[in-house]
Amino acid sequence: MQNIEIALIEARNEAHSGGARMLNAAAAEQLREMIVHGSLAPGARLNERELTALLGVSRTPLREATRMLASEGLVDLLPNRGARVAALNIDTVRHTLAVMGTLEALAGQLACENASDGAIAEIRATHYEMLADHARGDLDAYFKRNQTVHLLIIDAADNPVLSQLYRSLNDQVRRVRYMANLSQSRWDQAIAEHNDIMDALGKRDATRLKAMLADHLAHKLTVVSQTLATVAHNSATFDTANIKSKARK
Amino acid sequence: MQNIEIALIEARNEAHSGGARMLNAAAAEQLREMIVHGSLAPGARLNERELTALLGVSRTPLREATRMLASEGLVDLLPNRGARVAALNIDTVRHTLAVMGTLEALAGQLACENASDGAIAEIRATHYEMLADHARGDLDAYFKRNQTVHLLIIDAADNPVLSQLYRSLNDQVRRVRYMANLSQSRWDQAIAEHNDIMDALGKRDATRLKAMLADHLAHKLTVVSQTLATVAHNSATFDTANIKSKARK
DNA sequence: TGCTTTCATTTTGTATACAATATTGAAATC
DNA sequence: GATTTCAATATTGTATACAAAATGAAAGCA
Repeated sequence: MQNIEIALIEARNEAHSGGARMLNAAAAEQLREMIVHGSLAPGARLNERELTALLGVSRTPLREATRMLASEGLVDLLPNRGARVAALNIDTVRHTLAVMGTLEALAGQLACENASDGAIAEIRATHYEMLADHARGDLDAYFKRNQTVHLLIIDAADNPVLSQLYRSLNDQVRRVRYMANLSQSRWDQAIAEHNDIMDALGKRDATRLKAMLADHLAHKLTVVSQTLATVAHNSATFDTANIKSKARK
Repeated sequence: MQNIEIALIEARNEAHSGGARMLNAAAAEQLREMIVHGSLAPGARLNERELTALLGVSRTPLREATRMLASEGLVDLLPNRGARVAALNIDTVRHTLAVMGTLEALAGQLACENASDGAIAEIRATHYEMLADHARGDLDAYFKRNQTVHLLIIDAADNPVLSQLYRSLNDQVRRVRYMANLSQSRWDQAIAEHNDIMDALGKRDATRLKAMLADHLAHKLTVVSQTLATVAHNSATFDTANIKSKARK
């Protein structure tokens, strides 16, 4: 009896989530997109008046959104000084990737144990599309497809907690635009690794898959580190670069 | 130069965080405590009027707090129907513990590699205090100290991302009051496992430590599962139990 | 010039007002 | 007696108002 009630609630919730969403959620999504995409740079102030004008909502839902992003780690809150886009220093990224590596390894193991053949087939299909992107030299398409493959592996583990956590961490890392730093040789290597990953997953070889995913992420860390080191060198430290627009004279 | 600025900002932030904190943060902390402690049961509505009266803040910071808790997964938001304490079903707990297990394993490995001797000494000291709690049969003190040991191990890994994530997940699991279900034999077994964990950490034997932590958490899952199964049996499903106070007549 | 000090402006934090939706309960209907 | 209808009430979502704090620029001083 009570279960029916819950079912109704969730059905209605679903219905709503498709159509008219709450303003705070919409604002949070837009801000998240801007932060991940880089149009709001690390350290940038989130001026409420500007953002209300930009997003077309009042301060109340906007503030709710920034608070949510703060809990996600994309934003820092300073007392009486509002919200700033969280800094993006190399240590944080290193720590984040370490955790993501562990989560991917767990996902790989669980996927080997639990994933349906259909799920693995879908991963394989996406993997081939990624190979096509690589063959065409389309770095942008490759990057998106690569993300999809990794997320599909995560989701194949069939653990919602894991999926949500991974996505949250992934947003942090996506803020680093390391694509430009991807040399052709590193790109080729990444493709080779993905072939091995796909092979291990196809054979449901958990041990090998975990090892491959760990290696893959370690290499990713290397590239990202180089990017961050370069950026840091170019503009003082990256995290402080945009705190003030110090264009004095 | 810019670094000094940042240092000042953070110093001021620190200063504030000790004294007068923002109302939304204070409200969030109180709500988090109530949810983890169980005084706000899974499925319970968070009535804004009641909570503003209880916490002594207006709706604005209260709502900001609930939005933060929603991002932490402790609260569900239903469009036009406000916030509810997140359900606590056995699958979610199982998924959460699986992720926590992986994170503990990572922490154990990193701790073996990086932790200072002092940090390990502190863990050992707390471990002994926990043994004392066990010897006295003080289950409540044991539980708290046990938490401390695990958090110290996590922190010994020296990865802030890992620490924060683990704490967030831990809050989810702490909502299950499984202590009552802890038989003496299981308690003794847990102590034995902790002795092994401490030994492996002391010897910085990462491989063994990871295995021990994984086992330890798997056993914990068993106990928690039993608790949730019992509760679920007693009162329909736990997550729907308190949605309405259906004391009609 | 270089450094405080002062004070108007801006920005944030909090409370409240208003509109839209959901909930409740009693009368009406079957 | 059970279900439906519908208006009164309560609750939520959003916008705005107000107070406190931070910011920044001009004035004063060494």
